Amino acid sequence: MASKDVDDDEDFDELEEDDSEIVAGMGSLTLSPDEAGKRVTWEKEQSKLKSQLITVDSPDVRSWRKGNSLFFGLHNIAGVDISFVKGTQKACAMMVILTFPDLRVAHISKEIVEMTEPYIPGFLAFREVSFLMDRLEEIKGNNPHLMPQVIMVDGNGILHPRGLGLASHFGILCGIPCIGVAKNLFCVDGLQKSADFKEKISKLKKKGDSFDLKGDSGKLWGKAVRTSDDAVNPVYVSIGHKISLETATKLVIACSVKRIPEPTRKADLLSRQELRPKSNRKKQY
DNA sequence: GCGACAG
DNA sequence: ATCTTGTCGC
Repeated sequence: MASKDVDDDEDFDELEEDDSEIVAGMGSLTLSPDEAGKRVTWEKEQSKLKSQLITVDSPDVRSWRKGNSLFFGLHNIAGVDISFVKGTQKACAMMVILTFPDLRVAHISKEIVEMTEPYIPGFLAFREVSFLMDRLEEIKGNNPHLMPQVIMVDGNGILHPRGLGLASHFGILCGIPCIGVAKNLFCVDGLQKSADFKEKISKLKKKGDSFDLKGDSGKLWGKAVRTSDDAVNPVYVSIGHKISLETATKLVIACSVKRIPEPTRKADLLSRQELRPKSNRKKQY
């Protein structure tokens, strides 16, 4: 390609700087070549794990039932979350154990960590799951009697581009039933925050109201759930692992006081508090 | 081609 | 995720 087509009027762009940060159109935002490479590996990993996914109530979950009570044998729920310090890699990984049904904090397992992997939509688990596993192992080693019967995760389960969000990924790795609870809708399979979608949300009038998140393919990805009479915005519940969408939804509602169900809400509050100077801390509960 | 994108 | 004060309501 020569360059002497002089007289092409204007003096156009010579603007080709070092784009070490390539703008990839691989279905994501700006990715470096390094990150683009990880995706290939990570997608394979998600595919392998997905083959082990269980989307119905496991024997453990079914054993909680007694008579008309769906959660009679449930006494221990965990909530996990990771908070960060603004422009750093420093973060606090948190797993809180709550009693059920009273929802009191029974135990806290936390650790200040350095995040190494980047956040890439669709690959959140590769950034956070190892730190969550560490919290669980810590509890198993030091307080085995507090091991959670089910875990609520801040993020999606199967409501994910490849059907394997953080809640599912974590559930498969640890073997404990997990539920995905996201604050924002991950638009997959045609799901979108359209006017029609907002219309459905406006029809959720009270705590416990919900509607199915069914994609263009007909697949049921999860449910939009109003978790409080006060909170207009719903949360998006999806199967993580070893629990059905119906049971997961009922449990999320049973654990909700504010918009975010208590397990993940406490995990979020406490992990953030941990990253703040002691002097500026207030009682979160 | 353009816009969107859990935490 | 995080950046941030006031403000409306019980």
